[in-house]
Amino acid sequence: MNRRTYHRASEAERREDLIAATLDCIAEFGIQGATVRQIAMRAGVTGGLIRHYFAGKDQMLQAAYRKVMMGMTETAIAAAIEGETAKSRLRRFIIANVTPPVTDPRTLSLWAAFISHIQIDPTFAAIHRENYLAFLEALETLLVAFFREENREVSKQQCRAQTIALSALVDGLWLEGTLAADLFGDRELADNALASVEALLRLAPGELSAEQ
Amino acid sequence: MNRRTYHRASEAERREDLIAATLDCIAEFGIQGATVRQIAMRAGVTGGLIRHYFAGKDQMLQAAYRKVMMGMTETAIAAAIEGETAKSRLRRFIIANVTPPVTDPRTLSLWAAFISHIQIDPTFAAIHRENYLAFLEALETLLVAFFREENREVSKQQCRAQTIALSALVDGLWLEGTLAADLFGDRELADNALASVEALLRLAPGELSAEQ
DNA sequence: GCGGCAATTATTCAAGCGTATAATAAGCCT
DNA sequence: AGGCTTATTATACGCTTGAATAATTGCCGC
Repeated sequence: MNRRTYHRASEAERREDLIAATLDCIAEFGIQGATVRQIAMRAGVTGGLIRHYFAGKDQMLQAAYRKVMMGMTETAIAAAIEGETAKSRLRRFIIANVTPPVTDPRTLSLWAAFISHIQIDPTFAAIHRENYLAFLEALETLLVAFFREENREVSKQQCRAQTIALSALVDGLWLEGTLAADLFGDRELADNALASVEALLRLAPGELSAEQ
Repeated sequence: MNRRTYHRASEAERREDLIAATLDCIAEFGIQGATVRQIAMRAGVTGGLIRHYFAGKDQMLQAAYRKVMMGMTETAIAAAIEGETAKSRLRRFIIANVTPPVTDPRTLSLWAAFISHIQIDPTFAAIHRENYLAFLEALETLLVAFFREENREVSKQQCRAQTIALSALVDGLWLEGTLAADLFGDRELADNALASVEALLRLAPGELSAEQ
């Protein structure tokens, strides 16, 4: 019998490949089209292998969800820490969230597909909650540092409220900018984001957006 | 042969029932669980009938998407026109978008499920675009009327930019408030929304949120 | 009250689904 | 170099899927 030749990969490598293939299939065919066979084909293996690395299809989907969300948050945080001042870090964080690769139709499709499962499967809800809180905390940390740098006194409640508003604005612009990218010019969205954050924080226009 | 008795309904009535059943199934089981048979059972008919009213399952899904989006936008617009002044109408529109029944887990699940198909099926993209533009236009109309009422001169570009920012904020708060409803107090989200809109429009604190 | 139209049901079909199990070969260890 | 482990393939199973077709029956107009 002619069996196809194959390569024995490490567990980490295979899982990575399978997760990547899962995301490819969801983005391309929707969550209904992300079948075990399609995913396996995309990963260059046969279907049975999936059950060797994951307890079932659902567990693989959950791992894929974690991967997407980690990627998004970490990209924004990575962009932020490049800044030298707290103001610059906040600025970079905002911009990163409304700029590729975060604003990417594929990423948005994946995000939406998983969001739609939050009310169905508690595991997905937990993954979302975890990442939402992490995002909120990252943003609040940047915000507090910025206020301190500016010698501005802000109550804890007000800080939290502003973090939530900023988060909402950023998420909303991310959505709009990704779903209607053709309606916005190159820097239009980032400029709008910075101007809006200035307004939300009651800063003077240009205080945040002006490069150094 | 014992066939089940049935009721011959009008076309409008049947389509409505089938669409409602479709949304029920998507919300409850996810888009993968919204099968022809499940939907038919939920609607109290047999599967074959679906193909009598829709060219196929996809067309029914599209009709269902239209229904969801119409419901969301119209709820907010309906709340707005109850206001007596432009300021009150803007205020009511904002609040409606971050308050039940718009902030509803079921609605969000449905919305997300359809959003995830935008990149796959151009028909879904068209439905989204149409409703997004309608929402934007409704918001911009309210905003322009408010500026006029306040005798405030705002350039066309600035008005558009602020509409987009407001839209982003509202959408983002809608997302947060629905996905993490347990983290927010009863009026916390609406209060935050109003305060944030005040800030975005560079109004004095309380100018919009104060009743009357 | 009954004839006929068409809305609805019932049944069938091929394809594809996720999973389980057994056979196989890749490649490390000695 | 050759045996052993186990990652991987191959195949089969029972169900479910969306769609097509044929049979039926509710009900409107006469």
